[in-house]
Order: sequence, then C-alpha cells, then structure tokens
Amino acid sequence: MLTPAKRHLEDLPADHPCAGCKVRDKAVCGVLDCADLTSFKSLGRTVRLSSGQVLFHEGDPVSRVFTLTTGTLKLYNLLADGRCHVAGFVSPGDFLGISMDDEHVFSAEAVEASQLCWFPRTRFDGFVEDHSPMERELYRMAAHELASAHQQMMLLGRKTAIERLATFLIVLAGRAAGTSDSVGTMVQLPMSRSDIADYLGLTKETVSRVLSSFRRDHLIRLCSVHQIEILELRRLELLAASGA
Amino acid sequence: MLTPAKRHLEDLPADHPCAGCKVRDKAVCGVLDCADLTSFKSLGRTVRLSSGQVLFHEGDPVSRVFTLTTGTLKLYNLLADGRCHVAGFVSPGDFLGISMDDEHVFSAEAVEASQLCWFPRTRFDGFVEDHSPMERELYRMAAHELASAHQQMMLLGRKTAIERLATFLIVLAGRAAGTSDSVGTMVQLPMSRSDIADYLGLTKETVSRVLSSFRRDHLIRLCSVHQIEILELRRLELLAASGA
DNA sequence: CGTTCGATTGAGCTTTCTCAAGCACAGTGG
DNA sequence: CCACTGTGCTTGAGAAAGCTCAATCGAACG
Repeated sequence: MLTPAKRHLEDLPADHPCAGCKVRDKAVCGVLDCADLTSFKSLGRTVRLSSGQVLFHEGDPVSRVFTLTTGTLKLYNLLADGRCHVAGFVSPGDFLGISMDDEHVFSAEAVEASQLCWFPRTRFDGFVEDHSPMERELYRMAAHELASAHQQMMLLGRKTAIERLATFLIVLAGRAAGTSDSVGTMVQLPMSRSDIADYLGLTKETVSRVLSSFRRDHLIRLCSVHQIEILELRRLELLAASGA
Repeated sequence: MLTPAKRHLEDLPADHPCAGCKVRDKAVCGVLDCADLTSFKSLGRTVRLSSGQVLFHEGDPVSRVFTLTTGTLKLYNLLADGRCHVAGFVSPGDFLGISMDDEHVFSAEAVEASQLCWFPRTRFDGFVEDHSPMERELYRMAAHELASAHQQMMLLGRKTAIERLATFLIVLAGRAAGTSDSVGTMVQLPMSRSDIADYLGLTKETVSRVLSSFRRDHLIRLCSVHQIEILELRRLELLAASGA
C-alpha cells in the first residue's frame, strides 16, 4: 500500500537540518545524555504535510520514526463500512512510528499544516540499543499511554456527551498550560468537529450542539471555530466528573 | 485504603509452593531461561479468593506481583456516581500488578473462585534487573496491551451492541481455542452479565437481550448461564465486522 | 462577489437505557 | 425430598440520549 504521502517523503530536500525538533517528554531527556538525543535528532530530515495529507496508512510497513515539530496529526482506524475511530492527536514533540510491530496499526493524517523530522527505523533501533536506559524509557512511555487509553475507554464506555466534551476540553487546557504559546485558558482545536466526534465516540452534530450549550451556559467562548476560551474551568471539571 | 482481601492475604500458609503457576505468554519464556522464571515463581505464595472478593483497590500501593493460577478476575474502575468500567478480565497465566506506578490504577475482584501466587514487588523488580531481556519483554507486553486497548476503544466508540457482543464472543472463543480445557466452540463466561456490560459499555439488560437474539438466530446455544456454544462462528464474525 | 466546505441548528427517529415484573436456579432448612 | 428464598438472568414497556437527515449559516478563498 504505497500512499501519496509516502511519495511526498522522498521529494524532500536532502540533509535538511531539523532544528525545530524538541522532546516533549522531559523524562526522555532525563534518562539520556540529552546531547546524544539532540545530535541523533539532528540527523533527521524534515517532511511537510498540508492539511488532509496522509503520512502513512494502517498496515503500511514501519520504516521510519518521526517526531512532529509543528502542526497536528490525527491517528485513526477505519471499519470496513467507513466508521472512523480517532485514537489520538499528535502534538509537536511527540514521537510517531516507534513500534515493535512491522506494520503501522494506525493511519496518520495531518489535520493542519504540519512538519516532522524522520530517521530510518533501523537507525532508531540502533540508537536504542546503544542507549540501554532508552528501553526502560520506552516501556515507561508505553505504560503511560496505556493508562490514558484506559481513561479513554471509561470515557467511551460510560460517559455522556457532555462529560466527554468537558473532559476533552480540560485535557487540552491542561496540555496547553504546559506549553509556551498558550495564554491562560485559551485552547486550540486544530482538528475538525468530525475529528473530535470520532475521538469521543460521538457525531459531529452532537459535538457542535454540546459546545453550543457550553457557550450558552457561559462555560466557554468560541473565539473562532478552532480556538476557544475556557471561562469556567471549575464548572467544566464538575461536568467532566459527574455530568451534573 | 486497607481492604479485607489484603488481610486475607496475610492468612496464607507460609511457603506454600506454587506448582500451578504457568506462563500464558510463551514469548516471556522465549526470552528468558525458563528454569529461572519457574524457580522464581516457585518462591511465590498462594492466595485464594472466592467470588466477589477484592484483591486490591484502585489507589492501593503496588506492593506485590501476582500470577493467576486458576479462576478469573475482573479489573475495573468506578466513577464517583458508581458507574463502572471493566478494563479487562484476568485469566490463568496472566500477570497482575506489574506496573511502573506506585499505585494500582484498577481494582481487581474475583468473578469466580480464584487462586493466585504472589511475590513482593521488590523481588520481582530485582528479578527484572537480573534478567535484562525481561525489560524488553515487558515493553513488548505493554505494546501488545496497548494494541488491544485501541481495538477496544474502536468497539466502545463506534460499534453497535450486536457488534460488541459478537466481537466479545469471538475473542473469547479464540482464546479458549488455545487452551486445553476447551472442546471446539465451547466458551466459558465466568463473569456476570453486568461484568460483560461494564466491559462492553452496555447495560446488563442489553447484553441479555443480544445474547437471546443470537440464540433465536441459532448463532449460539446457551448451555448454561456461564457456558455457551458457538454454532455459527462465520456468521458471528460477519456480525462483529459490520453488524449486518 | 460568488462558491465551497465545514459548522450549526432543527425535527424526527433509532438504539439503547431505565424501570419493573417474572423466571430459573442454587443453596438452605424443614 | 421438597418448599423457601435470594440472587442474577430474562423479558417487556416506556423514556431518553444521541443519531440521521436536512436546511441554514458563515468564514475562507478564488
């Protein structure tokens, strides 16, 4: 399964330095000689995707490891009849393509203009072998992801639409609070309403309706379609927990 | 949070050999000197739980590592208002309590009479340190769990009740086919309908209704409440994929 | 300025849930 | 050995949450 996005990868200017790469997860730097990791990353080449472009498809061979430098990707799976589940969104600093499998278990698509840097998977594997604490770190990261996955399953299996969106906004707000380009309670929603719906197990109409109800209740302000301000985090947290 | 089940643990006959322990996941044995692991496990002590007894609660400190020898446990989380999500069921041979966290992220409760053997967590950590391939193996296991978690999220977010139950039965049938105590298409359901519902994001009534509809359509036979025979695996697989 | 595509809003419908009653079976005591 | 009882399972009827289909709105872009 050769994708357009993959051909796109080959078209890169060779040896583009990957200055923008940064490691989101501080713990990775903690266990490694940070200089090692940075120098390793500087070996990467960049790839640019415009909104809607697919980086790889579910089932494609895993031949590269990526880190996202700017933009946002969605990771998703499709059922035979077209129903979609978005497994998660990739933010700058996140890794992509680190896997024990030989095939990607997701498709990855840019939801806005994005830039990544990549290395051959073999080189990454070699890097891990040369830096044994990295193995433990990978395990730690997988365990962490597993914990979030279980919270998401609780959300999908047992929470109401209102609780799902409240939870979603709170998590985004919490993540944004840790980055530089956030002013207080401003939250970016680069993805479409459909993407949010597929992530939360709802329809785009329900997402729209619930966000509108939050707006009517003065919990949030819709600055634009892709940017909202959280006005009442406290009440939103109450909604996320119990839906009351 | 000290649980009755924990007091129960201390009441064990000391130095009970743990002959029944077996490693479900062959890959673990593959990377280790199998004798090492077996001898390690023989250091364990056994604990018996009757149906409904709790082994540990969410938030309890992780002080022990378990392997289940007989029976079935459920791992679950509760919301403040009592809504329950069952994260998974533990079968003989499965590990329990292996974690990078200091606190359990689930509660664990026996859904039928069960027997486990356990070791102090510190001893297990030491064992892992002495057997470095084990680290990689733990990572592999976490990655594998993560993959199933994502399939479960697709199920919870996008599949119908019929598809969920069909998927559930097929997975159980596939697992049973790998063990000795299964005759063809017989599937054990040791857990209650409520447990299945909390696992699939449904209500016990819906579980009951869908199983009844499968029976009416001659897809399964309800030998007893906790044992069903799969009559038409093929059609069940079609249902699981597309609900048609 | 018109077009297009996603977001929003509305109306009716479907699936699943809730509440409630009846059923089956295992364990208990007469 | 059999009625009694409790618990969990099944089934039914009505309600509700969220979905589907459809119309409108609005911002971005040529």
